[in-house]
Amino acid sequence: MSDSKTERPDSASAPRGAAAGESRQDSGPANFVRERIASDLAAGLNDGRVATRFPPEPNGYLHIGHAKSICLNFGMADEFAGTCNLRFDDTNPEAEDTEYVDAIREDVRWLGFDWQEREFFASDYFERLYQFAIELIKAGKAYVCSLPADKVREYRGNFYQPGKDSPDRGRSIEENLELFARMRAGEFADGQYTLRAKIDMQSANLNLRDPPIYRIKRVDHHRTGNAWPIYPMYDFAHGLSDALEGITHSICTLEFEDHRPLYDWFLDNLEVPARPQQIEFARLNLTYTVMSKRKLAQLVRERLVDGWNDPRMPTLCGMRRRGYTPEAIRAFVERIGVAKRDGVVDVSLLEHAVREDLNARCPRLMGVLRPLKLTIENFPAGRSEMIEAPLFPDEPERGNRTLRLTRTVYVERDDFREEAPRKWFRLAPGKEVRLRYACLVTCTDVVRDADGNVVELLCRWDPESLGGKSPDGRKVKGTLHWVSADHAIDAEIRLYDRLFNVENPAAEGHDFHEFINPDALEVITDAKLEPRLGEMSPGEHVQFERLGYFCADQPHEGMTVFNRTIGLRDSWAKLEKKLKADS
RNA sequence: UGGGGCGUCGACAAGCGGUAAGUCACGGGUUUUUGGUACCCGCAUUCGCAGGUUCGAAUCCUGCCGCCCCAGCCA
Repeated sequence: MSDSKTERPDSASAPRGAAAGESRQDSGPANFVRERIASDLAAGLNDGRVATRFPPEPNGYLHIGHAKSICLNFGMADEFAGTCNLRFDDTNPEAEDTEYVDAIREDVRWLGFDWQEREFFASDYFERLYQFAIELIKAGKAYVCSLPADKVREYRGNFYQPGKDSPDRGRSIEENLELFARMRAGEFADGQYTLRAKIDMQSANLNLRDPPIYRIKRVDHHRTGNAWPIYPMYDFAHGLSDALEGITHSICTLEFEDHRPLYDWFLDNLEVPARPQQIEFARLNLTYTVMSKRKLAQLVRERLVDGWNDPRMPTLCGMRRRGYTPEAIRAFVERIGVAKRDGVVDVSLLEHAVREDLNARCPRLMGVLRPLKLTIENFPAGRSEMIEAPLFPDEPERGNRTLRLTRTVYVERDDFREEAPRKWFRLAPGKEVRLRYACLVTCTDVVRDADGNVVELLCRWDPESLGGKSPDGRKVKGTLHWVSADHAIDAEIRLYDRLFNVENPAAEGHDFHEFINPDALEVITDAKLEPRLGEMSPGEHVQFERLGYFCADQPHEGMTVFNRTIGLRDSWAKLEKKLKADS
């Protein structure tokens, strides 16, 4: 436990921000949660302690939306020298499973956060929560209700109609105690009884109309097995778990805003060891994807993707396989900020964050996705020129690898056009281009197959240009990536794109299925890569020059596999589009 | 016909009565053996609308309008 009563975030980070006086760059943009915590601290609340928690329900995998919550909760704890617990909110055994518990742990750790020994489960508190319920009954503030689900709904009323009291509302404390004990003992069938908080059936807030707090569910729990035939509801369990853990700031999403009076009611009416407060912020929405667990689970179940970790998924494990880095995700989350207005963040912000991170860390190598043979006619057949090329062109001191220039190489099919459009400075009949680090070649002829398709380019090189230099200073604007036909390795490349082709696939009045992008995955099985790429291990990041950032995956049928994380910005594509539009 | 929130550039988002930060996107340019990167420039006379208070309002008041959430024995 760190004792940091007087430690302010500013002073804590001051030594790092040497530049401008009071700047607090490293804590991210200002936000109301940080402000609240700071003012609570200033007011001397909670003995200067800050304790948060990240409370996932283990019924699905974590996604980028959770990352926002994780970064916020762990971030606030870090910043204020506090703690952040990992708590599994496992009060509904029907949907939950240890598979998810394990995956969640892995993802949080991967994102870069450490909850140390503070891993908890709401199910750890079942006995204590049960005692809290008894305390409520004894105070005349909870009762066992025999109304079936549909009747409860009916008695609850609606937005415009007040509710009606349950016929069991006046049940004696003794009888409530006995019935509740029998519920716990497993004497009743599912749904036969519920324990309800006795609050106010007239309340304008439906959550306060005697909400059920315990239901009978004779279902095995992934951790407590068959020890409990009754399980507490979220509203009851969550705030009390917070109190038991000494949480000071219970940060959750906007839809719980009108649960807050209920959250407070339990804390006010029970003898609790701490008094946490709930603070709500807007959950993350991203364009061109869906974020609800239900829809993600549906994509998996219906085999529209290859599982929770399919690189097209916005899940953390999917993004990891896609090649996203924790640093990129954290930078992204920092930039989008934290506020209460719900909106949709443009994916381009996320894409920018990955490019930025990958640009700084990736070695540059060459791979050809759609190979087109290029033969240098005036290059001797048996000759193999060794070329030292930098792995990090902007930082040559970080090392080289050797390239082999041979008479026949592969270039990208997209880099050749029989008819060069305006401003095209790649290959075309008669055009001279540079093969990166190798030499200048001029296309002299093309070879076609029986159907007239170009299957090979015939070129002549300028021997003086070895290394790619322009011997006489002549301008050669185009530089292409290439690999030696004699030395290249074969590889499978998976090209990923947005899972949906509209900004908001979850739009009302539509089924998201109609927006699934059929081209979100393209598999190329005949890519040619420079040999060094065959030595990378799964998870390694690399830039294929001029193409994008790729991440090595598990070999497939003995072949090297790379997943494309994100393409490079393509200003030619933009230019061409404009050119076409203009004409 | 109820309750709870929220409305600042195309998208996020600062702003907390003293005269609209930043990021992404977009447009233009410089450098470049990645049409990448980096760098430079431009991009809200206006803060949902209408009144009011004030020397002064995105910030305070009033009234409208719009959007989101709530009627699980889910979380």
